[in-house]
Amino acid sequence: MVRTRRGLTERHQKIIDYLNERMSTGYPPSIREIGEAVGITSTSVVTYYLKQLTEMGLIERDAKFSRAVRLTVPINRELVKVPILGPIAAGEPMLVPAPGATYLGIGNEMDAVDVARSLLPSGEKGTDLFALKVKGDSMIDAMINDGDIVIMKPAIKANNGELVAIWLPNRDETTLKYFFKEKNQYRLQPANPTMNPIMIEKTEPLEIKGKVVMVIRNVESVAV
Amino acid sequence: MVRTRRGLTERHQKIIDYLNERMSTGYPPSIREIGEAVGITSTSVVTYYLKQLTEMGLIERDAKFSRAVRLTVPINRELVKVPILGPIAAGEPMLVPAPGATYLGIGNEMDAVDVARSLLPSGEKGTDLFALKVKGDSMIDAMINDGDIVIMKPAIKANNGELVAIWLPNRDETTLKYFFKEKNQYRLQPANPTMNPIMIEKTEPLEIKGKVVMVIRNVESVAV
DNA sequence: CTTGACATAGAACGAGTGTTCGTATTATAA
DNA sequence: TTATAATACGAACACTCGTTCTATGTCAAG
Repeated sequence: MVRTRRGLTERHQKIIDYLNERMSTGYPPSIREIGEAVGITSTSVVTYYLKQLTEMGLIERDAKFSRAVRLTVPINRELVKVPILGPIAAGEPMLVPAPGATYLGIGNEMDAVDVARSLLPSGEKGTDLFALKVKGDSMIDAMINDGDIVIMKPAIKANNGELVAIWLPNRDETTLKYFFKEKNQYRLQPANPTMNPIMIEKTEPLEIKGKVVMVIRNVESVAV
Repeated sequence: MVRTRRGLTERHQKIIDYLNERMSTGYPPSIREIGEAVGITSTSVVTYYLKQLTEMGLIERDAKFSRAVRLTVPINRELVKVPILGPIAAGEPMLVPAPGATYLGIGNEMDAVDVARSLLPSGEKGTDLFALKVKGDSMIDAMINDGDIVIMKPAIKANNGELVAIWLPNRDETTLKYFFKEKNQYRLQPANPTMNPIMIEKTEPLEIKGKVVMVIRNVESVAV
């Protein structure tokens, strides 16, 4: 009988999950412990599945050594690598990720910023976040400095009160503002409470590109 | 012969270092591997030292299982836990850590913010950093919002151009400003380039409390 | 109905591995 | 000088552990 299905079976997935779970103990399981956890009574069947997982590139083993099994790319519980797509400045259309792009398993070759998961909103997986680096003083009304890193989620719509990145094609301008829908127009409210909002007629083109999740500022001395 | 010395010997330290080093392989070493790495030829001597490290609380072992040795508090290579001492607001003296305090091995009971090491300046160990949470709109001249988290290093002096936290007792005010020494006075320059500096006579009391290293802003919707 | 691929199982084996025991050396305290 | 504790060592042993081998079951394709 030829099984046409490829990929992970339930048994494979249970083994992967158990290896993940065991990371908190500080040492990997033995072949027998994997078998006990997953419901396989024979060490040769465990070895059979580990061989397949190795061939799929999901785990690595050092032959003959005890407990020498590890996930090829351990799930990083504590950090999310958010790709930095490039700069953001007021006078330029802003960069957004390709639709559907995710950045699981980002390598070191892409510019990225590490964000502790504990800083993200509860439930946020972080796989669709992206970052832009602010260039120039044009975002000071958003309380954002030259050099700050803005972390966003892609979006084309916003709810009232959300801080969003907006491209205004008629003004050739990218801006970060709190967004409000009013009767006949949109109100774009600066984060700086001493500054006045921009009112945009609903007939004027306005493209929401992303929602701001977080801003990170590395503070350096200013030149003297 | 009674050795009065307590604490780690060179052999202990080498074992700790080797356990750290082995973390990148994905599975701990065996007793024999530890012996080979550290220059101990007998498995019973390795066990002798592991017993002492266990008694000192530096490692944990699960008896009888292979490779069941782990550091009690693994060095976290990726994250620094920075304690949040409390709020910072303009009208209040600011909180600073007790002199000499470090926060190695912070537990979960203290409020803290996780910062990726890759975001810190090169060479920064992070053990003396502390964080304060901004309360109110009084820091907007520093481009810092209500709710932002300001991460600092304790300091009582500053170089020109550094962003520092300053307590002005005569004005009953904490402020965050770029600091410059001038001929007869100090210039405290807001981060917002459209705002004017404060000039402080050198006869007026001015206390530098810390240097700002980083600012983190979690962006939430504003109330509607 | 037969065949072959896939999956499952247990037993045996040898190597890996941790513990225990007996012995030796060194150095300090009594 | 002697006694004791700390440190060091190797051998032996028992257990853990991974691999290999053989056997069996299931099921789709031919």
